[in-house]
Amino acid sequence: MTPQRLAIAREVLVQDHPTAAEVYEAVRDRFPTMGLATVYATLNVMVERGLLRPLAFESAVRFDANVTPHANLICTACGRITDYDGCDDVLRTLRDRAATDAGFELEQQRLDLYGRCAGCMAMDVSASDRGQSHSPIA
Amino acid sequence: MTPQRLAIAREVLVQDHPTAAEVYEAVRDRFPTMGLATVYATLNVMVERGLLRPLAFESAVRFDANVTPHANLICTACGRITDYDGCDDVLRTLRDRAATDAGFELEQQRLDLYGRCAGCMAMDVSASDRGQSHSPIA
DNA sequence: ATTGGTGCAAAGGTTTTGCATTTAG
DNA sequence: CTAAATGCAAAACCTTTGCACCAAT
Repeated sequence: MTPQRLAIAREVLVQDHPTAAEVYEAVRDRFPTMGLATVYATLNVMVERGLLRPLAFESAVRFDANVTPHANLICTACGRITDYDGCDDVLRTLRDRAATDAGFELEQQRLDLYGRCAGCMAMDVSASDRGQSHSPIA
Repeated sequence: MTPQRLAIAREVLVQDHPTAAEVYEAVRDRFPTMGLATVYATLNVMVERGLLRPLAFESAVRFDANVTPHANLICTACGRITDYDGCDDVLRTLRDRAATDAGFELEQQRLDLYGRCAGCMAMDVSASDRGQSHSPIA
């Protein structure tokens, strides 16, 4: 455990669901000598140890500090990714059903819900000319 | 609509959930002069027109010819991806719940179920030394 | 001393871009 | 004829690898 690793871990927790490059940019301020390769190495170690979950999107891989089963609410307008935990029972249902219907033994799942978050929907009604920030999500 | 495009479309339907490179390898036999760039261009056009859905995994982007809401059963042993349609009601539940709980207007969803398919589970009990094909999935 | 982390540069792989040529409608 | 598709090469990106150096036990 080094200061660099701590800084990287901190950024993953502080930032929403950052990419490696976003973590790199953030820690660069405090550790100007650190290279991108170190960030990748550290993130990969954390993934192997089960502390982080990599989420591949079309534009980039993002890292989720929430490794428990949950859904990701992904706003197609602002790009923000929010964890949503109100679907444990649904995920359990899927597990049972996959086993019964397809003989599939479920180990893990990923559930991404794409749409418009409450904030962006509010902006739509108040100002339709509001520039919607380009979504970082594919 | 050109013969090349037809061949590419055919491959996406015939193969499970191929990557661009896999489609390229397959059409190469009948169109030896075709380049990878053409395959990418064609696949992107099909995605824009809503005929195909890109599924980003850590190792590659795969293309799904099933654009209706469904789950993907992804075997962590053999890597096969199977569409699973037995969860329409569950997806509808999620849509309603996301709207109620988080004010989130759901437009689209992606549901990936990772685990072991029936075939690979059968192999486990019969021969534990059976070489499990390396999963093409991250 | 040995293990592991860091930093740098280079390599590998995937996807996109630019442009000239060919083809379809 | 006009617009679009193709093929090729090069570029842009993201991620990994190799290796030397440094730090910690």
